[in-house]
Amino acid sequence: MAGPQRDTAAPRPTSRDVARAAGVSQATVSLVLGDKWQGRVAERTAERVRAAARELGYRPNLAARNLRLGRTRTALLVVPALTNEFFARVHTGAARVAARHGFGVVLYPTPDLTAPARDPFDSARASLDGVLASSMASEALGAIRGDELPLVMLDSDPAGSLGASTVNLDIADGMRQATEHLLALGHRDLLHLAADVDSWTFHVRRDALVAAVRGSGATVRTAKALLTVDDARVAAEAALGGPGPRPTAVVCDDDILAAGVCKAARRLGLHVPDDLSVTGFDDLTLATAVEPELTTVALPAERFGEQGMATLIAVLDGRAPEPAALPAHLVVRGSTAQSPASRR
Amino acid sequence: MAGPQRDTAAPRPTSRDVARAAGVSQATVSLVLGDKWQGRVAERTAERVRAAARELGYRPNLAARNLRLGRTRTALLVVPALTNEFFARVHTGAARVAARHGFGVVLYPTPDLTAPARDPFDSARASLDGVLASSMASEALGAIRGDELPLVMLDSDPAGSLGASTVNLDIADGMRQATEHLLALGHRDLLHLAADVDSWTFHVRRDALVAAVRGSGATVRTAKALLTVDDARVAAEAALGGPGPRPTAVVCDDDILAAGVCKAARRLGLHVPDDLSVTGFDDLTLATAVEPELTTVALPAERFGEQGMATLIAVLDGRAPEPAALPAHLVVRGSTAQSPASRR
DNA sequence: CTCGCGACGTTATACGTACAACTAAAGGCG
DNA sequence: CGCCTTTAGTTGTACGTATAACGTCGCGAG
Repeated sequence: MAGPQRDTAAPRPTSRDVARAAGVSQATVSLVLGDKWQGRVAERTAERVRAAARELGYRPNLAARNLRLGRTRTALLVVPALTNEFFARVHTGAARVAARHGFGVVLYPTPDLTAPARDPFDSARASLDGVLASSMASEALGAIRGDELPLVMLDSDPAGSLGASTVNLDIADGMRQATEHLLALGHRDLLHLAADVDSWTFHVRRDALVAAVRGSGATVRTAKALLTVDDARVAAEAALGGPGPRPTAVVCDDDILAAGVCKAARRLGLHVPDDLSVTGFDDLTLATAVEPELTTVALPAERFGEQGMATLIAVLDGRAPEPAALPAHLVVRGSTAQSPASRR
Repeated sequence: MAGPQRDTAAPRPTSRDVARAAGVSQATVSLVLGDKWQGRVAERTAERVRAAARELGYRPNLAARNLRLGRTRTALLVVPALTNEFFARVHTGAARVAARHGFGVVLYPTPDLTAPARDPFDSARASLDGVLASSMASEALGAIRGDELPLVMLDSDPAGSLGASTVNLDIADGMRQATEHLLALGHRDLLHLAADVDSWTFHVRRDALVAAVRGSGATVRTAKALLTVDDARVAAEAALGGPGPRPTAVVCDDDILAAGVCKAARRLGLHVPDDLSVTGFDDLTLATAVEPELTTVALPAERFGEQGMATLIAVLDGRAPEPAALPAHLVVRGSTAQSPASRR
């Protein structure tokens, strides 16, 4: 019989409601709550306004604020997939820095390939101030034109992304470290297992690998696999079980590939690391979960995201971003050892 | 001397600009582009408007639209951490369904514990229409009061989340399957390794485990570890290396824990699965990357997210959500085998 | 006394959109 | 011809905020 205590939709209080409760005008509320009241509103009044706002549970309407100010303090993060731990970490770092500056982060692409003509710029039904994009998100990049919004690229060819600032990981140096590690262990027949052979980062890795072996007398072959444990295993079985001299070490562009290679080795009756050395990339959770633990090139993924977002915010604030390249470092674990030949 | 071809900030065209270009009023533009022009605007005119919009590269201002409509078609997803593959998958599913209904998804919490008094409701500087929250995000939940926004809970105690709809995974049944699998293999001394012993899901698993062993004569002990491979290894070494009868099987609440247990076993000189059977939960990438591959309870994480978002959208549209419990199923792989005793 | 000025607010307006309410012209019909 | 209906739009307004521009006191100086 008795109606509900609250109406089904209790309308949120507006700044006008707060004003009424505090006995001031809406403008005063805006001044006080916007921290721009120094010398314009008496302390007593300001406190009354704050109390009223607290009392009513007032929260400013972001849509109205965004409309008024013409900016949203929201950035778009473009990555291939969050299920890839590396990019989840990048997101974590980016979101942390964003929050510290009062920015929000939304993600693109929303993983629905069947949706008709998704617009990256209203990814989360929000207007955007800027874009932070990984060069790995190749399909999504087509939809993003740099002249629309301030853009910062993550790990992109500086020459190819004209106008946009870039933040890079020094994956070339990481690859150099991994390669020299293997060369020092006596390996001379290397296999390079890659996932994204079309990407810019592949060529960076590839070039670094080739440069590092130059003069050592070592040979390098390349194989390709999808970025899954299983496909990497299949590819590695094919490459390692084939005719001709078998590589003694496999350099993988991702820990997931390395895990697949380890499984392939086991199937082929090869022992890692005694018969076959394997290196990965990224130092994912995976790397220490498998046996043996993976020697891998650790990348500061979170700092990568942090630096990227910091750069984007700097751009938005009109400050000149200092270019940055984050260092990679090799973590030597149990999946690499002296080559069979050099051990004798 | 010559100015830049474009001003530094070329103001985005508004619906009024489109109207001027098409020789109509702003209202007409709104009607045409809002697909609500049937019978109100002539096809010729509509086409002219669309052409003008295309020409100018018009995009509606989301902030203005949100303000006008009083809703944003944006939902908040509350999860513990995206670096947890399970929740990354939940996000993927949720975002897919959201996109299909023209909704966006923003994430909370932004991982910055140092930020002062973050407001969950302006997580991404956007107003929100609803909240989809995992019960695992315990700290964040404190900030969320169900009476503020429509709320759908993921995997929560139906009794504890009054008012809010819930979508659940049938983890109890998953646990039952795993336990019966181990019992059928002759195991009678089980160890239950858990991460979140304070959570509701822990108790569900625990109760299901206890119920499944009832009458079998089997015993169950419980150990606790952080959700990392390394901490699980340490905890398992302590539990398996201690005095008294050693468990012959370990039931883990997460694949990450299971991987740690496998490593502990190796250190203790135990062979998995011959000396020790191990089961995991979630069927992560990890599960098939380790040796042996993990027997694990696979959860439909993406469908979980999909169903959760579908339910939230149903609530927002005023439709009665059909309650759902998604099935779990055991995937038997190489980490479980006959107990040593029963093999003799 | 009155002018000016700092302190303390207020009034008015614009942001860009969606839609209710209105208008204007053209056709239909007896 | 007068009146209603349909078609094809337009005018006007509100969403909630931030801020520019404008009062209005009280008080000390000239």
